[in-house]
Formats: sequence, C-alpha cells, structure tokens
Amino acid sequence: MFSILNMRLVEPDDATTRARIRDAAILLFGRDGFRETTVRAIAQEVGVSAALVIHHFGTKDGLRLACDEFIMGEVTAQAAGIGNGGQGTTAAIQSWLGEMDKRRPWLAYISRLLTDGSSTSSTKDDSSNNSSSDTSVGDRLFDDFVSYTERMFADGVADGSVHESVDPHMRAVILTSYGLSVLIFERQIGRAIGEAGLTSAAAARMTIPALEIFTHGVYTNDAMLRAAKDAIATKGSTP
Amino acid sequence: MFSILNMRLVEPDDATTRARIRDAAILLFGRDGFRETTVRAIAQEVGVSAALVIHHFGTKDGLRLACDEFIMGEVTAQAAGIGNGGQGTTAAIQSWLGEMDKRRPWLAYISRLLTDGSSTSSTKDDSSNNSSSDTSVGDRLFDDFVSYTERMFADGVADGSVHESVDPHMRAVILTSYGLSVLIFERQIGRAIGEAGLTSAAAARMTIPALEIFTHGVYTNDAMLRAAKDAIATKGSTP
DNA sequence: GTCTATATAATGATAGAC
DNA sequence: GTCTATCATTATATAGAC
Repeated sequence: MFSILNMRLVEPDDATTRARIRDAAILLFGRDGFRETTVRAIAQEVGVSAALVIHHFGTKDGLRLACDEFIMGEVTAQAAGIGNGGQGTTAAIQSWLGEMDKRRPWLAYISRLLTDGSSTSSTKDDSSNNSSSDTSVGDRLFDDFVSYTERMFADGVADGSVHESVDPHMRAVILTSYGLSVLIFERQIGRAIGEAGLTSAAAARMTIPALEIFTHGVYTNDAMLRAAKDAIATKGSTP
Repeated sequence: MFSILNMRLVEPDDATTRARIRDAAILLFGRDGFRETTVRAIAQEVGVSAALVIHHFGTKDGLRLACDEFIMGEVTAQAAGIGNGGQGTTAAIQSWLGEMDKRRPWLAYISRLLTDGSSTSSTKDDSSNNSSSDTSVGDRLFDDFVSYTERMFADGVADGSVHESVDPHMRAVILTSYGLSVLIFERQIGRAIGEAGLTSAAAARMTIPALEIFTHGVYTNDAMLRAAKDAIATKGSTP
C-alpha cells in the first residue's frame, strides 16, 4: 500500500547501445540528479563517446524524456497483492521486501522525478490539453498515486476494513505524500538505522512501526483532533 | 508536531546589501534549486553586479553555506505549543496556520536542503569529528527532527497520551519522514486541492484528515499488522 | 552507428578602476 | 563597497570522417 511501488521486472533487457545508454542515464540521473550528471559521464559509464549519446537522443533533455517515459512505463503504481490483509498478504509482503534491493536504482530515479521539477512533456498526449498548465512528469506520477490510493481506500471503506474520513480526497493526498516520503528520504532513513539507504533490511524494520500507526494511530485520545476541529471551526469568525 | 516547523520570525531584517543578497539567494535557491540558480540571477534580483555577490561571499558555494547557516539558525525545530492537546493548543494551531504563508519562502529552501544533497560543512563544529562521514546540512536537520520527535513521543508515552511502539526510534524516523513530506510535496499537495502550494488554506484542510490518521489509524482491524508480523517472523527461516 | 575534433554558449571567478 | 570588463572552465551540441 503506501510506500509500495510495484513494477514489472522488465523484459530480458535489450542490450542495444541505445538501451544501455538509457539505463546508464537512469542510474546516474537517479544517483546524482539531472543537472549534475553530464552527457560525458553517461557516455563514459557505457563506454561510448558523448557524441553518440546525442546522436541517439538528440539532446540531453531528449535523453531525460526517454528515461521518464521508460520509467513511467515500467512503474505500475499499484499495491502488489498487499491490499487489505486477506490471504496471500503475508507472502506478498515477503516477496516485496525480498525484491526491494533489485528495484533500488529505479526508485532513486523516481525520487528525482518527484523532486527535480521540470521536464514538462507528456508521453504522447499533447492532443486536447494544450492549456498553459505545466504538469510535469513527476506531477502526473503523484496524481496517479493519489487516484490509486483514493480508489483503494474507498473500497476499504465499503467493505468495512478502513475507517471513513471527513475528507477522503485529502486523506488520499496525505497518505500518498507519506508513502512517497520513504523514497525521498531513503538515505536519511537508512542512516538513522545504520543501513545504506532503503535496503530490504531497512524496509523490513519499517514495516511494523508504520503499520502500528495506520492501525492504532499514535495518540491514545482525541484531544488533538478536537482541538484542531475547534481551531478550524472558530477561524472563520475570528481571523 | 509532525509537519510543523516553528521559526523565530527574524529580527527587523537588516537591509545591508550582504543580507539582501543572502535573502535573494534563499529565495532563488529554494525556488529553482542550487545548481540551476546562477550568481548572475541572484545579482539581478538584488539589483547589483555579479562580482559583488562573489565579493561578499567568496564563492557561490560560500553563499550557499551562508544561506544554510542562516536558515539553520532561524529554524528552531520545535513543535510550537502544539504538544499534547492541552489547553492553548487550539490557539497555537490557529496561530500556526495563520503564519503559514509568511514562512513559505523559507520552507522551500528547507525542502531543497533536505533533497539536494551536497554542502557538507557544519555551522562551526569541525572540531572533533573529522571522520570521513559526509553528513550534509540536510542530514543534520533531518536528524534533529528525529531526535526531537523521539523525545516528544517518549514523553507522550510516559504521560499516557501516546501509544507505545515496538520500535520507538524507527517510529520517530517514520513520523519525521511523514511530517517533512508535506514540505517536499507542497506543490503537488496544493495542486491536488486547487491551491498554489502549501498555503494556509491548504494547511488548514490537511489538519483534520492528518489528525484522523494519527488518532484512529486508517484500518479498522489489525489484519495487515498481523500479516506483516507473520511475514517478518517467518522470513528468517524461509528466505 | 560510432568516432575525433571543434564550435558555441553559459557560468563561476578575477583584475583593477572608481 | 561597487562597478565594468575579462578570463578560464566546463558542457552541450555540431561537422564530418570512417
């Protein structure tokens, strides 16, 4: 669920030079950031000339676009089988934790996608919507997660496994934000427990405390909640 | 608490050129990122020459350092009076929401601080610790929040207002990550509800759904939690 | 497809006048 | 303190041979 990115573990990886360049770019962009990664560095990583990189993708930004599209294609923003605690959930969680390490290079890229900004182009739908709105690829990814989360929790409310909320949409936004935060802060989280980033060990250690929060909350009473409701309620009348 | 940054609202702002340059730098670094902001752009924002910027701070990185130190000094990572729902909490929440807009430029800088990496120097303690560890300013900020959160929740557990956790440290790390995520995703969160970023209106709308989560959780039963515990427990024996 | 130059532009930083 | 050149470096991108 939150914090869970499930991906198709890509086809027998085509080893064309173009693909190898793209993969190296994803690695370096994800590790160092877009602006700080040079075309030369990517070329060197693959063992080709910088000119060849440009030859294949036109410009550095074209390469970035190709990386974006590849990642967006590979990421299916869905919550594995870890839906609502039904049977198979235990196995699904184990499988997810086990394959964590495999996915890490892509996770770093996704993290950049969400925080770096820019890169406004779309996969292929410039058709109807050419209004000024500059929704970046990262924005679209975030929105997809929100939609998915909202739908899933609506189902949960329907079958009684999830509490109702006064504002289901906002709750979905918040939970999406929380879930993705472990990607953004993977280095810090890892450091805090002596691991090198979001390793499977780190992910495993996070699971129980996180589920504690989402199962029981952290507060034993609703004093905070009531105080906040009062604050909001009286705000309009007393600015 | 989580997601709550409280700052001293700075002294009558000194209007020395040096300070004005630093403020402009904070604005642009926060808005566009360190690498993408040029010395010339900062100079233009202030209305001086690029050479003067360098004259005052030595290098661009020196300027960044000055910004880091300024922000770290201004930010007191503490949870306003919004501690445990005691009296005064309502007023504290209102005050926090009201001053939200004022703080936004700094929040953007802090967001960069947490995600941009680099900038390894410390405020003034290079003394004992010159071991290879590269703890960035952002890392230190994150760690400070974790320490603060952990301490606060330990108090909460002691006075009965907060549930115990199987792993209090990890819980603090997770809650810090969640709290800071609203900074990182301020643009996306704003967009999701038709606001321009983390305005006070957006913050207000977030408050109740967030406190719902931290008061009741989202799940109505502990099926997920039990499944996860099983997954972790059997993992060692069946890899 | 792939390479070796090379053109071009932008940026951080310096020198020295005022 | 502040400015106007100016330098040196780096990075993207092009040209054209193989």
